[in-house]
Amino acid sequence: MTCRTRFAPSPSGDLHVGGARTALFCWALARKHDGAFLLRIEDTDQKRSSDAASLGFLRDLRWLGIGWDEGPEDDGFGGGDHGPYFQSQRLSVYQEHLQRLIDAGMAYPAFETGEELTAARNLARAEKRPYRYDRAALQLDPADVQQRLDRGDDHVIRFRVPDDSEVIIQDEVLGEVRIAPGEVDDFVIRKADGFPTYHFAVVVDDASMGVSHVVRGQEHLANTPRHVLLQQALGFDRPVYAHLPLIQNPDGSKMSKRDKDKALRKEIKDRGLTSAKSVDPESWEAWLGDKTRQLPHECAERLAEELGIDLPEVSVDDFRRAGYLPEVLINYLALLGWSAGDDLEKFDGAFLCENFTLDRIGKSNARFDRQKLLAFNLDAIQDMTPEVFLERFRAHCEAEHPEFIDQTTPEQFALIAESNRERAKTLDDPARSCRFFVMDDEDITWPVTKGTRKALAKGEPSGFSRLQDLSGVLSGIESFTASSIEAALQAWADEHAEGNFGAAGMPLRVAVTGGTTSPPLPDTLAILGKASVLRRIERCVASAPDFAS
RNA sequence: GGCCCCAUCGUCUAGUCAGGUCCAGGACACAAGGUUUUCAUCCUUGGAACAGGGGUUCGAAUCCCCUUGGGGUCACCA
Repeated sequence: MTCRTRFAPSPSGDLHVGGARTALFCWALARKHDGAFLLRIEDTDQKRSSDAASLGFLRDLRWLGIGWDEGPEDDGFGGGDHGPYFQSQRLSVYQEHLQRLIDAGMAYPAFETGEELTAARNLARAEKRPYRYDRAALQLDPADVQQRLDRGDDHVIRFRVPDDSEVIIQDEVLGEVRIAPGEVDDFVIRKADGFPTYHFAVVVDDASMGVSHVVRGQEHLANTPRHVLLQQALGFDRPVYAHLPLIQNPDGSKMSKRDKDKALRKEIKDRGLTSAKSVDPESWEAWLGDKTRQLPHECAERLAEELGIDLPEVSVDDFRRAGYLPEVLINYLALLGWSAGDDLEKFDGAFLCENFTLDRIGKSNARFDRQKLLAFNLDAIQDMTPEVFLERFRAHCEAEHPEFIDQTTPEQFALIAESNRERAKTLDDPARSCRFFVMDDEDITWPVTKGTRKALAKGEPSGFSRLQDLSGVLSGIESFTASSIEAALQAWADEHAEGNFGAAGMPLRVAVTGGTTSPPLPDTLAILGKASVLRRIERCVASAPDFAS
């Protein structure tokens, strides 16, 4: 049997890390068995479909290095003869199979409205009994039903679940799962708008696309009996099932896009804020007044920037923009639920394709640990050659921080990269911590903090007074390179500060950066260039009165 | 609440299926010390777990049962 797996996201947004891991495992399993990995877009919810969003995760998958053999065509991936791969374009396929079910008496129309069903559900809940559809539509007079259908009344089609059918699932991860007869009620398979429901579409498509292995999150386990029953009714082969443990937040809660919203709400509450520049008052009220509401993407990001907080990354694109490496992300994701054994935890996609097996997937949920991901990212960066790091940092800046390209010469840019290579945990770190490199000399400011005060104002002689001295030393350097700067400063320190480099280093660092952290000082000064350094020192010294009090 | 799933250090896990080699190994995190002109890195050392209770067995982290805890799911969303 050839192995055919599929990843079937709904196009409701970008690729979530949980989805990414599912795609990764599907991909690896197919590769391992020289099979095919297909991508199918589950866009049967007319309210949620959008083309732009579906392209988003194609890009994310490509970025992760997860290529698909069949599916939407994009950048050389996709195609295949089991299409179309958008469910919204497969309505006739569903209709054909649906008709078979109706003809066989295994599906029937039902006319209850959504409101009526919700009321019945609420009643059941209030009476503390489980809700199941009562099959009222089966009691209707056939002539009456026909009349309503002819009249064009809104109706859904329900699947008539066979009575007394225990479902036994042989799950590759969980083992045997049994669901007692009567647990599954007559669920809807075609909506009033004529679109199939997820359950129906997924079963028909998996069968007609020849999917042999269904690998998906455990949140789908409860759906599986429905799918199995439908397969039996339609005469389809049952695919192999493997339900993956879930990925959770560090606190054990479900990892979701809403986490960003929650982070913002918490910050606002903690600080007792009543307004923000990046959100207009009307939206602000509406948003905070309704916990089920979420701030639009862009707006949320602007607010986070205004508050100076980082939003938790939950989608693949968040991690890309935060400067994580795709090969590290897939490595870390693979570890959430799968293990190679033998204490091996660093590996790449090729290794996964060689060694991935379902029997090494764990059963219990895993919490997403950003610190470990960050540590892996650091390790990967430290393993890069200077050339590779430069290229990848450049590509990251081109996409996310063009000012680092625009405001520097290629030589300066290369030096910035190199001076950060061994300390960067992400490709974004240098751009965050070294903004002073691309700021105008006239825009540097010196906030009075414990650190800056210590470096500039405290002690005898103070940093400010030493800066006057050092400015002279630096201006006398002919070739303004890191090594000659270091030599000059060390010589100065030997003469004036008992060889203590820091006596020169910290005041200079604060003077040229406005803060207390930077790459090694000689590098920092060399990158800035003599003119900038002297100008910044001059302006810094002029700010001395701010530190007087 | 019904149904279903799960349970080894704080976290991810190896070991569980084929009980003994495990007074439980690795990684991240944490703590202490060291290197370093800042930050970060780096080096050394350390603490840290088989959820609880019953069985089965010469022997259980490994098999069975119960309890407790966690999670998922109960839509004309997927």
